[in-house]
Amino acid sequence: MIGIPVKEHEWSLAMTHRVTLRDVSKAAGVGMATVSRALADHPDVSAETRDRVRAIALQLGYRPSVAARALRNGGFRAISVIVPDDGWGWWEPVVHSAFQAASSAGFQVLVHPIAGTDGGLAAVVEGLENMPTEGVIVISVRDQQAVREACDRIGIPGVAIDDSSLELRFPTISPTNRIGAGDVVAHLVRQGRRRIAFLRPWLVEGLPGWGDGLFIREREQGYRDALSAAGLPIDERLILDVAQRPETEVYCEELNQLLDAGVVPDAIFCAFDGLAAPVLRTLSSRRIRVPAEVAVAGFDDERAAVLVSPQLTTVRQPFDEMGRAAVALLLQAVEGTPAPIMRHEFGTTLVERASTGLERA
Amino acid sequence: MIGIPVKEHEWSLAMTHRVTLRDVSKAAGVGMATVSRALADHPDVSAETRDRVRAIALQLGYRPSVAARALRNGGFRAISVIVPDDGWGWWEPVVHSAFQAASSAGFQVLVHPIAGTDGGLAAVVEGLENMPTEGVIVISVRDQQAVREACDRIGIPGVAIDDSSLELRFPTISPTNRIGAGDVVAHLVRQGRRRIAFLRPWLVEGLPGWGDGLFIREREQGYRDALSAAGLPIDERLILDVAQRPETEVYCEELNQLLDAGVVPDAIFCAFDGLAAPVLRTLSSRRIRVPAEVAVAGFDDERAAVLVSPQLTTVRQPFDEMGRAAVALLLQAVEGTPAPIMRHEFGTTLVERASTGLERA
DNA sequence: CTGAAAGCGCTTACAG
DNA sequence: CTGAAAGCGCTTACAG
Repeated sequence: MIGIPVKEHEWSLAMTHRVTLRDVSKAAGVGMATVSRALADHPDVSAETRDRVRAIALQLGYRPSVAARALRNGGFRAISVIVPDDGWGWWEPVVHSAFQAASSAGFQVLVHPIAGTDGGLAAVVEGLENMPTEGVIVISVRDQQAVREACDRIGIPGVAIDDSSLELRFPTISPTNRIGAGDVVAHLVRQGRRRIAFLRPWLVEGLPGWGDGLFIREREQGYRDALSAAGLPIDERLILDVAQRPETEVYCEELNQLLDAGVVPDAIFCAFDGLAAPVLRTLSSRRIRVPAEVAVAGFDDERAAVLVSPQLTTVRQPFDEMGRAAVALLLQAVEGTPAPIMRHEFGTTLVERASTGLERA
Repeated sequence: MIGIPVKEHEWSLAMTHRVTLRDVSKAAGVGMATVSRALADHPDVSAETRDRVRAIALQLGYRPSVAARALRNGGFRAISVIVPDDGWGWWEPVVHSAFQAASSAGFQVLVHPIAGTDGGLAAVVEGLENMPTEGVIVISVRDQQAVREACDRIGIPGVAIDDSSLELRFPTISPTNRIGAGDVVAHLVRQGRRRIAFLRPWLVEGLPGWGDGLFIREREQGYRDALSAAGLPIDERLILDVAQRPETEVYCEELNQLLDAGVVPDAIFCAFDGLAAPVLRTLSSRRIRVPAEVAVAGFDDERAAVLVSPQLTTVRQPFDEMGRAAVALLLQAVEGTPAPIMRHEFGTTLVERASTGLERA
């Protein structure tokens, strides 16, 4: 006890000082190794010691350092998912299945919404650098390139779930947009529809929106395919560009204009489900019956499809499969086998609901 | 070069070996400190050295260890948000605002959906122990107690955003359910409605659902308050228990039964927006006009409210405020000042849309 | 059953 | 401008 230099700072037991293994070991009068073992329920510790150590740890408020543990054990085994900033949409079930897949592989999943963050995508991507993550899945992110550069800099692999980008920077998971659109339009044709309109969101150059809009073009192509296959003429007036508006919008102005002009389709295929709600209200406000007079269909099979009235016939993306595939590709890359930068397409399914149907007027 | 013990393992440059600062420093022929500085853009490094070191680091595929850095720098500054397993719902904007708040305080946010995980809540809570997180916000989690115990064990503080639990285990953020419900029912009364039904989800004892169902009781109480205040009788037949069904359900069976029995309300207040879609379809299928004959209102102002036709009059939860408050309370606890376990209620707003309205038949 | 020691990969005073 | 060394808080062979 004599001559010990006063290395003990005054605040040694103040709140600032985090309680460490060493503190517990000192308090318990045993070595750190023993404390570690006692806390980890290691068999090589006497029950008595174990209990005593634990009691002291509890009393001191000991809390292991995740960082130290990770450093010692070599990592966190976690991957990140960056989700879009346009609200929670069609991709939500994808995240679910990605979680399933990742956690069965022993990986934690960190979700990074772009929306809430101050700097948007840039901030998220920067933040990635300081996150204990070994790979990233980007869902429908407008600027794949920014994420690509960040991944390269940080040195982690990435996988994209995206059908809006022409230029691929990652192995990319998509649904079969063209085929799916063809399927649903063929369905309309089978039900006797002949004047089928296509509603596509209007791509404003340079504005945030749907990236290169690939999925819009592909779905339009599927629409054209199906009409041609049925020997139906393509009336360009029935291909309608609708402006991007908040989901709270009540009516579809462009459809109103079309109807005002006396052009009346007998079916409307919306490029995605989200467009259908205002379309249905517009028809309803004009006393046009759905599906009797006009059938309506969408694409995605997300929440909007079942909330609208009548419920929407649509094309279901294979969300589960897509989420699992993304995780598989990513973990493979994490293990050292990077996947080639190419598109992987997954098959869609036609889902028939009341908005199309045989009971015509 | 003579006599150096073969301490270099064969795989020293194989894939298994992670590239560390030391590797870079050796390759560059400088000290580790210099590498660290060069990479961190520290001013005390000559431009030449910096560039050379960086080039080598890049070439070697060096990637800093987040764990080591965190250990050295003392933590990650991240908090966790545990989100419900009933899909992405009303709480989505809450998460957004929590992100805003956390990131301006310099904290990362980890989102842990319960749904995707194999073991459900238990697995998430266990996983927390190995996550670099300093606190947790639980949103509408059925078993607050389980999370509470985990927090205690791990030694991190928690805050709940929840209006379904009677027993509080955390400082808890809620909307003013009773007042909000009173407001919307008073609104219906002002518009001349006299026979106002209340639809509440049916609480099955022991089944997963809405916890203790506090918010349901409170909203019902608000409904009763408003009727009493207006001097209107309470017709218990108009208080309808509806079974929990998937959102894909087309009609509301219980409402159909009520109408079949000849009991016809002139307004329906749904305990939450999600109940309204089948209600509206049920009315529509019976040629009952909304709002002319029956007005419909909900609670939450979530996505469902604007997707249904007609759009729903509802009560908006102050999502932003609630998210910010949760983060503030949590960070305060992280800094060492735990908040008392009590309920904090935040005021709601009436949002009028087309499903109620003056244009009566 | 227990303890001293090495080492995970960084960063930063400290000393040139 | 640069480097050697200490130390962040653990865990686990290794040696009793």
